[in-house]
Amino acid sequence: MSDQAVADNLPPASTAERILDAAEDLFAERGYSATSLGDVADRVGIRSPSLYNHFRNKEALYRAVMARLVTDFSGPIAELRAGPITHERVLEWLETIVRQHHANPNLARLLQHAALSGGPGTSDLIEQLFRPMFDSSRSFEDEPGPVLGDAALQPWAVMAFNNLVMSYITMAPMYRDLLGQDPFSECAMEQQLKLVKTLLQAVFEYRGHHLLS
Amino acid sequence: MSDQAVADNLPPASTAERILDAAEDLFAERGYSATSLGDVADRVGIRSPSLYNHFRNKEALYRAVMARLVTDFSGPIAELRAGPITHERVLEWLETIVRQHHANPNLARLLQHAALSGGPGTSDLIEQLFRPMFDSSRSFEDEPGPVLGDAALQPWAVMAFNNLVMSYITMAPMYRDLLGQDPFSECAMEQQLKLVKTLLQAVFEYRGHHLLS
DNA sequence: GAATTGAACTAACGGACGTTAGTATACTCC
DNA sequence: GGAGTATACTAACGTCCGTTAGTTCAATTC
Repeated sequence: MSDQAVADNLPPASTAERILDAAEDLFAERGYSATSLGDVADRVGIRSPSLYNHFRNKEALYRAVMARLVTDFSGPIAELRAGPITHERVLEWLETIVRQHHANPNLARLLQHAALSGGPGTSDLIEQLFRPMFDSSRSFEDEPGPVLGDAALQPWAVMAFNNLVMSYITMAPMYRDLLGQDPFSECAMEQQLKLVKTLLQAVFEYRGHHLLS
Repeated sequence: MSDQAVADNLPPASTAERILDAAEDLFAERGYSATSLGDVADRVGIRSPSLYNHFRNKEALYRAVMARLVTDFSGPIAELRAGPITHERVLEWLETIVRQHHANPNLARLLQHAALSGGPGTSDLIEQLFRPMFDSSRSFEDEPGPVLGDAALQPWAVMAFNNLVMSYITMAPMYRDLLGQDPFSECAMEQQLKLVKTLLQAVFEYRGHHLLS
């Protein structure tokens, strides 16, 4: 039983779960092809051939890691889509995903690796996570015109706010070096949350689109 | 002489330059450790040991790629810092870097790999590219108070707009799948440019910071 | 024209990789 | 208590990797 499990009074994690945990961290840090099964096994405390008692091969392990992350992260957008799209509920959604990515940075990292380098199941991953944000062309119920004064810009804006949240995670070393504080500390996260919410608020209130061509 | 050079009436690229070109593309796509010298050599059309006639080893090649990218991309921020910081000049800087990253997506990709996985010289790369945005605490000369109503938020906002520009590049496959168009086409780039400029404009005009805690 | 240099090549090394085969051990079920 | 299953192990394979050594050939220099 792991120390973590003892401290938290959790049931001991199965070997398969411990493999998934280790593999998630390593795939997220290094990407698919740069992660070796030997390193995964080392982290779990077993030999690499023993991994094959739990997963068919490296690709199956990777897909299992992705599947678990997708289920973990599919809640907030489903919840938003279950009700009316209002400024307030979108702000709540934004806050939720900021906190969620902060609590587990691995999805953002793994997805960024996949977007850069590909790997098994990359397009499925993208579809499952982000299609729900686009496939129905719903717009704000409490807003008269299109956001930012241009309806065509709305999908771009959705992507942009997602990228804003995720790139804070994937660029965390930059924040550490340049801002001189731990980007995963509680107060740094509150700063980031304040920033993205303020930005979204600024977009909601923006009516000066005539100033740009 | 390459076909490209003939068509453009350029002098033939030296072998070292062709190696740098190939290595830049591959390091940007796959990251440092997932890129093999064999693949670089294949792309250039030589055998991998021949690379050692031009670069001491893999790490030296990688550092040379980074150095060339840094010099290519250090112009705009230096130009901005050479004059007064005004809304208009920051908007121009934003437009410049959007176009620059669009013209060569490799810096954003390589930097994202470095931020995720590390690699030789990562902290130097970050320092050289981004320190100029922070080391002098200059603020807007045409703005009375702090942007977004909170001076502490300004470095976060600078990082955020950078990430916005770069994550459009590093997340390009997502844009292709979800928005159904080539993210590097001219018109997609104009859309992205319009979005980030509008966002910055919205920030400049935002005065409703009292609405958030 | 001989000597030097630069840049390509082949061959080979030691190590790490994903994967398979075969084996040993401990728990579960009748 | 014996059979069966689950899960760990060691040993080994073929492949790819970065790198070194040594060779060849063409261009440059004296």
